[in-house]
Amino acid sequence: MVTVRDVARESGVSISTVSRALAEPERVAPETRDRVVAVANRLGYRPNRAASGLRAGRTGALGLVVPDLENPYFASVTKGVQARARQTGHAVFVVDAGEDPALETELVTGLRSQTDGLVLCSPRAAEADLDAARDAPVVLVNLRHDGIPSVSSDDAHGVVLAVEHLRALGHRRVAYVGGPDRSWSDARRRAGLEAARERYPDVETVTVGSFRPRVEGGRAAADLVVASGATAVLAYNDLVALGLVARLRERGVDVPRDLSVVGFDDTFVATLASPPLTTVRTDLARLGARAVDRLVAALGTRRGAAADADGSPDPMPSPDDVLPVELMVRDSTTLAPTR
Amino acid sequence: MVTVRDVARESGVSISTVSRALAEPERVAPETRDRVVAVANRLGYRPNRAASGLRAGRTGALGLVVPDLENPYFASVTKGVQARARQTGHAVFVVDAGEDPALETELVTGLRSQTDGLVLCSPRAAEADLDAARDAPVVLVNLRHDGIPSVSSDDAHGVVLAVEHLRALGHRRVAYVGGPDRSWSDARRRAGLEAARERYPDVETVTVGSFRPRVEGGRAAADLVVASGATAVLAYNDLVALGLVARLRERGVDVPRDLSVVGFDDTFVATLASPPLTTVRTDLARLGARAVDRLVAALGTRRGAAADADGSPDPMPSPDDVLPVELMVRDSTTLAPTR
DNA sequence: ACGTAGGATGCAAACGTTCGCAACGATGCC
DNA sequence: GGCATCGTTGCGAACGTTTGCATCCTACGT
Repeated sequence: MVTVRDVARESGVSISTVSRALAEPERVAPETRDRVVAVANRLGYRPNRAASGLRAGRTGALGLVVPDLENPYFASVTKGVQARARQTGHAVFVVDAGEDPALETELVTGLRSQTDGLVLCSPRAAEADLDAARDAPVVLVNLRHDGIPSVSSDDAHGVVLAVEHLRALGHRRVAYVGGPDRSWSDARRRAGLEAARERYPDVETVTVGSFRPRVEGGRAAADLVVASGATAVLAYNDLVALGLVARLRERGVDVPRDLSVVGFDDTFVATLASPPLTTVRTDLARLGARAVDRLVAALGTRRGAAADADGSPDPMPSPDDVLPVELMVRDSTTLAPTR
Repeated sequence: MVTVRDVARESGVSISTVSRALAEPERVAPETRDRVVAVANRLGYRPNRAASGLRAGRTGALGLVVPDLENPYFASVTKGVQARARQTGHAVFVVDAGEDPALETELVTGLRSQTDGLVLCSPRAAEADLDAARDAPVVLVNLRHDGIPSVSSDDAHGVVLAVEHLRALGHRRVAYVGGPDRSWSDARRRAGLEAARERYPDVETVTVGSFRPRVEGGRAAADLVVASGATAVLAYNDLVALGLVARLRERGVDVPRDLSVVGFDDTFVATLASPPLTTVRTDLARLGARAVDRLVAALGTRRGAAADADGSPDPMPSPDDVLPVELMVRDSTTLAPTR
């Protein structure tokens, strides 16, 4: 292993100068810097992260906790987080909490000691456990909680857009298939439903239970939706929507002729379904990138300047940051059946 | 921050004893150990990874490089890697190389300095670049290369199974839609095709180009497949299969009546397609877990004993480890059209 | 009863880096 | 021309842990 000493000896300077030449180039004479950098490259010097982290008190690592990596939603967010983190010179520990609140808190405490900061995506943990993480730099995604910075999409507005769309198609009775109980996103969607009902009193809404945010959840919900007499249904997310469609098809209920279906998130599965899903879109990679931006900003402006030519981060937003949504109208919604 | 000194002072022993009590419990007297552990818990002591890594020469972190996190295949493998790594006391840096060979090698070199070992999943990098990583502990997934340990699924056999299945259904002309040029998996599938052709000379096979391993790739391939006159098609993976189905449907070609389609990998999208895909299944989480087992084993038996009650790792396999495949027969394949 | 083996613990050095402080030389100003 | 200032560099300590070695004590064997 080639260390800073080797570079120092080889380029005839002290190790302090080497360290500075690489970390704070402006603090060292240009020709010295060039020489040092050249030698460092020639020898293939890679700074030892552990040593630097030990002395400087930062690890250069971020942590990302998601409920389920196999869920395309979180896969996209993870991708965004990871990409932006690389631009800011951080590596990302990714952990999958398996939708398990207990495991989640355990992972968070474990991760805190080996990272500079954490991104908690759609945490399922109890709010009390969240408080425990307060002293560490944390950014929440899809969950707002007290003074902890957060990034989320404007789910409530997404629901309003969806209801608006369905109403324009003549639907007057719309079902909503709810997601995990603990999920803040689900609460936001329900709030949106409430707002829509106020704005469009002629649209009845009916809510069916709380289901796992996966395909099975949608399958389980399908029969309840049919029984509810709704002519359109808004699903917690795209996977649930797909489960709905699959089960409905088995029962001989045609989508969209007999029942219009709206998904949520516009993950890649939305377009490959048949029919392609009408869904509420958010830029998930941007959601993740934004979370990293906020986290890095919170870590102090130390490495902040390192975000050079690459991606220009969005201008820093207010403590609670809400990304816009957009309704993608595809083939799973159509005119309400005339009776 | 509570350090080993605090624990030492509080429990009336030296810091060496604290370190040992936590790391090598058998080397310290039972009552001392219990006392130390109790104090450590009470104070909420968390060992500083950077310091421990610096001194001990290992970081407790593993790296995982995948071409695309949004691809459900890699999402599943990542999940498996992550879960097993946790059991062995490691955290996992996950990086998405975006199907870009150059970025991939760059990431690998960057990751090497901050991890104990790397899992390279379906590397797209040139083999020469792979050689550069040879001195570090590396396990390859879905790529075999010289003496580097690897884990893969028996893709070639999967292809044989698929062809066998199609032949039994009366198909005599089968198309294969190839994946990325650089992909070793693609080469294995082609080898399987060759083997199948030898075993079943009455089945003609025709190969169409090399496509991106995503839905768009399948869409692009669909028309070529139709023109080829094949009555059945084997896709590089499930996403490609779904793209095929979508495009075929648009053209009025019914699946499976007019054309049978077989996917690969049995990712979760296979079941939510309509029709549900017949596909070649591998246990992807196990693939990832296995890769971690091999990597940890290669790191020496240091922490090996820490894999206690939780998951019992598979018995350690030969240098090149091949996982079995299984054909999942669903609704996208049926009897060859009679003409 | 004495010597010794071995278990339990402590001491102190290292790991590779960063950073406060000081030294040095050169430049500019009065 | 001397003194102050500033830019550039080096010295050495510190970060928190692990670990080789020394030390102490207990208990055993002869």
